[in-house]
Amino acid sequence: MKITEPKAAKLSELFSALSDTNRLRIIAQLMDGELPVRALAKGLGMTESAVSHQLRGLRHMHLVRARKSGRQVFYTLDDDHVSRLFTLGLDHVQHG
Amino acid sequence: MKITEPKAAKLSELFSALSDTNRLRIIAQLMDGELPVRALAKGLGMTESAVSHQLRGLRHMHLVRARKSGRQVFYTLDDDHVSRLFTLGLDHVQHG
DNA sequence: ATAATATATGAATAGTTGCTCATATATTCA
DNA sequence: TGAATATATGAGCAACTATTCATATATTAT
Repeated sequence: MKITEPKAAKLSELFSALSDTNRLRIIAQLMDGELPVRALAKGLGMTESAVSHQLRGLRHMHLVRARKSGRQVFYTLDDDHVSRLFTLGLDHVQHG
Repeated sequence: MKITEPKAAKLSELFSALSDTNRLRIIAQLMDGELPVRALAKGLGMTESAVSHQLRGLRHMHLVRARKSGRQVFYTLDDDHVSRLFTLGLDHVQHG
């Protein structure tokens, strides 16, 4: 298969976004529905700052989407590609 | 969704393996069939050493498989999860 | 046996990443 | 308005990554 340089670059950015334990745990939490930063941070034992930094990257890669409500920002998975990639990856590591 | 720490760790290793442009280009090449290190290196404009280093990581994550024949080592994709992850990822970055 | 070829590996280094800490912005409440 | 709450962001630093270069191992050819 042939892949152009810019596509390979985009693709590597996507997988990079999924290449960190904490980001994956954020995504796992969001699979059950939207959550604000604070709840994510609490659920993961991370600081809100660290979570916010990570969400920025995930947002930038269109893996999560933000919805502001009052002073909270609720995050959800952006589209179903995300959970499909997640579960397909999980398949691989489980029946490895 | 709940994910255990060790599973998140394994999953992040998998996606890390896919998070580099050159590794993705190696995988793309191998989608058409097996190739020895030298051919991969030539096709990608990388040194054989760099390719060999990368293949080591891909092998370790069970993304590629090696078959030795004479003094060459032919590499193939290990299983179909690999190309499925690759194409699912491409879907995401294309209709982004 | 010696040379040539194909691949692998270790050390060193330059570049990248993810965290913390301090601070900024935005919204609600008193 | 001023204090409190929720999130975002920039700088700085420690840890990790991918390459290069030198060298090692393995196989084939002369």
